[in-house]
Amino acid sequence: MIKIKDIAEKCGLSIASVSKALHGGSDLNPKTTEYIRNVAKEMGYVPNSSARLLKTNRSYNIGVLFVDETSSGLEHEYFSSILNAIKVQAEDLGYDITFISHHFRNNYLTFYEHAKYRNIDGVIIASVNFKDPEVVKLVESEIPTVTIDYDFNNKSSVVSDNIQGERDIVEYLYRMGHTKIAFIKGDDTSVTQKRTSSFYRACEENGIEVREEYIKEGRYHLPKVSGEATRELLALEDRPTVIIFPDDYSLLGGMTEIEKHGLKIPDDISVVGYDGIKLSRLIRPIITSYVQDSFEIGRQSARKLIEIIENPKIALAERIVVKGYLQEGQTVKNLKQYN
Amino acid sequence: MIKIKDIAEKCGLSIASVSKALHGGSDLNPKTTEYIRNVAKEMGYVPNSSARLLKTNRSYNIGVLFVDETSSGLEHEYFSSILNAIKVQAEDLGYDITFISHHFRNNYLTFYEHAKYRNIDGVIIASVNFKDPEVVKLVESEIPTVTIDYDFNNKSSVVSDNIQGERDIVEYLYRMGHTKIAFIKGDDTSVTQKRTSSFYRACEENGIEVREEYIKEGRYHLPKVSGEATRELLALEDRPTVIIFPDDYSLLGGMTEIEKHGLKIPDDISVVGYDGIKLSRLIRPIITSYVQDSFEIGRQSARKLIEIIENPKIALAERIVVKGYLQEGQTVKNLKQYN
DNA sequence: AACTTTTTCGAAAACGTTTCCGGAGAAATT
DNA sequence: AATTTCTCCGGAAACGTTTTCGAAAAAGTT
Repeated sequence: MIKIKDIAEKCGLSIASVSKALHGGSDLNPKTTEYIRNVAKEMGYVPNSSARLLKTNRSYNIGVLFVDETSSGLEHEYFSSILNAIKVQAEDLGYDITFISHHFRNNYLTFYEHAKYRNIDGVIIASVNFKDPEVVKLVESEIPTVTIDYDFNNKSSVVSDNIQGERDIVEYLYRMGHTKIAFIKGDDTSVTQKRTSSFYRACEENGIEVREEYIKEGRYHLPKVSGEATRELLALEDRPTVIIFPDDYSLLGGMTEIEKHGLKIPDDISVVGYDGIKLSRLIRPIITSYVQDSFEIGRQSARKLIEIIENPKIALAERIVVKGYLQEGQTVKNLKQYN
Repeated sequence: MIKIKDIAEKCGLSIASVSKALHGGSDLNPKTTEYIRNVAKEMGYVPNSSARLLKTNRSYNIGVLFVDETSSGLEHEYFSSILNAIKVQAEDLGYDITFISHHFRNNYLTFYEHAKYRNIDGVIIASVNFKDPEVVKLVESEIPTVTIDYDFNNKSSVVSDNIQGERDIVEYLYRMGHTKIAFIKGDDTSVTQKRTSSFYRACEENGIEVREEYIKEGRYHLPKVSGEATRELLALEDRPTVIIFPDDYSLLGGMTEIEKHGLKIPDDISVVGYDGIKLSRLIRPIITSYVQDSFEIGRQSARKLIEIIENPKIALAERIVVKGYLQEGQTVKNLKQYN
């Protein structure tokens, strides 16, 4: 690999001058700067990031912490879409992205140590157990962070508007004449807590009675669990007229169960999903779902993180809420038309 | 951040000794080694990868080149699943992964330059235009590479068994009594070429006549395009009894079209997909599809790449074929039962 | 012409490691 | 007891940059 020294020799100039020319060219005769740059390009010079980093402490590399128990977080469309957006936006701003883990060779590294080891400029955290002490330590360290769908005190975050989302769903259902609304929760996370409390509140505001037997504990992305919950709901004396699922994917488990019971969607029972995965529009019936703008979430988190990295003094902790919208499909019956 | 020098001072030893202790401890008294290690741990020492890299030229970082025209490759389940497997396997072997792009700050870098810039140990290439001169240059460089679903001469690759896959589909359909088989191709890539020629060959071997009007040009992951092709097929005088789609996702576009024509799957017409996405089993009808083992593909490519990196002399170029299997669903009618 | 200011460049230190090589002392061999 | 061989440790160079600071040359001022 050719290095600055080689260019310097070829140009008959010093290493210092070459280095300067390759940056702003400050303190150099414009002609010399141009000359050096031409020679450098001609020789196919590529800087060495490690050497540069060693001096500057800026890696132009941002970390992404994307883990869950099953190591399959990336396979969820919501997260892979976020990751893709992060990648696009970060690259656009001149940053590379590296995954943070706790492996390094044989050793175990904490997330913080790993970020330090790789001289990461900042990290985006998503799909992770935010109670994990290691995650907390990372967030509270001097390394800039942006969390997705979770807020830490005085730190920046990008969150999908779960409050509004759940409210939109409830209000939509109410407009469609539903009052017997079942709600299957996701894993016990802050997202779920927000959706749940928003659900209760929206019901209350619209004068909808919330029956405890209509509320089920569930899991994200597990069709079986949703199926199970659905079965229980269908077995009730007084069935709900609609079931809200934690996400589109797990909704399909519920759909299967409903079908097994010989019921038709939406004629016999309505269902609503969450996420708005691409497939939700392609299958029949088209799933009525609250679409999260995962691309925007990823984009904003990368943008915000880089803003913090580049303006550590000025940039203030911000909570960015990304709105979604309700996608009407064919899985919710309009009860009012038949009254 | 604490560094080797700090440890050396605390221990009253030299920098050289500390460095040695932190590695094998060769040439050091075992007791000294242990002492140093304890102090290092106690002080919370984390090595600096750049400094180390500068000396050793080994980054323990592998690049992943994952691009397509639309910058959405990551959102395809097949690729995000591969990426996930790469991540899991690489981390397990002590490597980090970084995406390769051609951005660096304001400059444009070729893929090769970018890999060099980041001192990447090797790169896995997937979902990319393999004819791109930049990709070719990267593969032919001294940097170890493994390509996915594409073969370069004398280079290692991991490929899904498209030949066998398409053959399995055809033979399955033949066993089910189908001889009027339509085939919608994907984008013009080597994968498509393999599947196409395998399709022709399998038909020939089974004495199935291939009608040219049953062969359509299509695209991967574009339900609309598949829908269009499907419409044309349905308009034919003598309709096929089954349509093979380029992938499960685009198959849904065909399904919609079939439904629009008032036809039932599989009673009126059968369909077969490719990929075996998770959703294929969750929706009704369950899609009959050839399942690609994307996790294994990712795992093998990371494993092989690291093998090459760590044994440059010994490791030989290898072509690893990962088998899939046909997942029977509910979208193919058994014509023989009704004869 | 003598001075001051400005422009333009280079020497050298520093970033945190790894590793070669040599040296001092201990142990082993004669 | 003298010599050789080991064991254990440290000095210092090197990896490729960036950046400070000073010096030389050029330009400007009296």
